[in-house]
Amino acid sequence: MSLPHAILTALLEKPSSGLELTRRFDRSIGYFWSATHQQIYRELGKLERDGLIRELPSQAPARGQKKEYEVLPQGRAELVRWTAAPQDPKPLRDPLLLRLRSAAVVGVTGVDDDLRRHLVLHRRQLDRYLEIEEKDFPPEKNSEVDRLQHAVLRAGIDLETFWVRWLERTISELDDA
Amino acid sequence: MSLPHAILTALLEKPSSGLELTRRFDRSIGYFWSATHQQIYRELGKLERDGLIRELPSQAPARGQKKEYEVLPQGRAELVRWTAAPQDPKPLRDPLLLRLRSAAVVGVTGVDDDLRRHLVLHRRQLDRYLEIEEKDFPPEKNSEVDRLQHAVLRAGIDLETFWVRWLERTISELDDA
DNA sequence: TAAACCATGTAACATGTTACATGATTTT
DNA sequence: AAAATCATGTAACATGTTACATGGTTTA
Repeated sequence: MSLPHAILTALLEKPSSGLELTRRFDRSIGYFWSATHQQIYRELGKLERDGLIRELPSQAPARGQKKEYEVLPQGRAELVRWTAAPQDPKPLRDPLLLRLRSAAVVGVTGVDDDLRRHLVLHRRQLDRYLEIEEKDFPPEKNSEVDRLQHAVLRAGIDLETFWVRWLERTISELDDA
Repeated sequence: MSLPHAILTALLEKPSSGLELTRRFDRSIGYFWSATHQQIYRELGKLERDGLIRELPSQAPARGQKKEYEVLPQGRAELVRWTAAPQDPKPLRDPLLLRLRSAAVVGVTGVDDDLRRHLVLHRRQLDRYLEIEEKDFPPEKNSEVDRLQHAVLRAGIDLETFWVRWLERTISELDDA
């Protein structure tokens, strides 16, 4: 039950159309919650039916025409409720770790190459995050909003750092075989 | 498409019934791939229909009777194929980070308490992993299988360590407000 | 005017979650 | 004999993925 709340958050930050939301889910929001345009359109329909958002009056509603949405008071209330409600951490579920476990049974052929490929990808993502940090969070930006957004970005940075280090170590250990 | 391969791996390690698998998914395997008994029974049915596993002949097949499964050659071949095939890293999708982002919009009330609760849970999980490491991976266990399994456990340890540190820092920054 | 792109969607399916159902075995 | 536990499932629904459909606008 997180996608609707991701959309509500995004729409509160700035009223948008489905495609604009899709683009934002490819960039900033997508760094910790990804979604495709199909998911977004489906969810926008539900949120509108439930009275949490509404179409901004202005455009003629027709296929191929842009439709912008904004959050209604009920939507904001639901987001406040969800944000404050306790939630247990999700158990880890990672295909790469599963593949290593299965490699222990059927052999490592092929996995080792993919570890190296992942290492490249994670290094690239880490660099992207570090650039964003440098650009968007200079020391003087220190309001509560800044600190929260910076904490989220730092989670991304630290997670990518974990992957880079873990992959480096794991690759070098498999090479020693 | 990972659950069937998680089950194949588990069954290769040791032929089991649905409930036994469920228990193993609550412990060792569940540390990086969780699944409920409903998922497992549904998937066992599919794997059997597809000819990747079969019921061990011995028990009468009846409701309430234990059914043990073993992996067929076709199943092993599919697992080998899947293990070697490249797969992109899954994009991050974490509800807690999303909640921090929404807290930046609607206010932090409630989230802070839950951060503290998560910190306790992650510390506990980290301790569990460290105990397992001490017990199951003494320095002399150093075969390829050991090194692979140890690498997986170390990913768990490093990830929990990340959460503990990140939560400590984030909590203390929010308190400084 | 054809191709590329913008924008919104449908359909089918795979996966994951929650609640409930049912028979067999063990314990009190 | 009742209660607890073992063991296997069904049903309904929510969420996520992949492939395709369709109309409008811009650009070569």
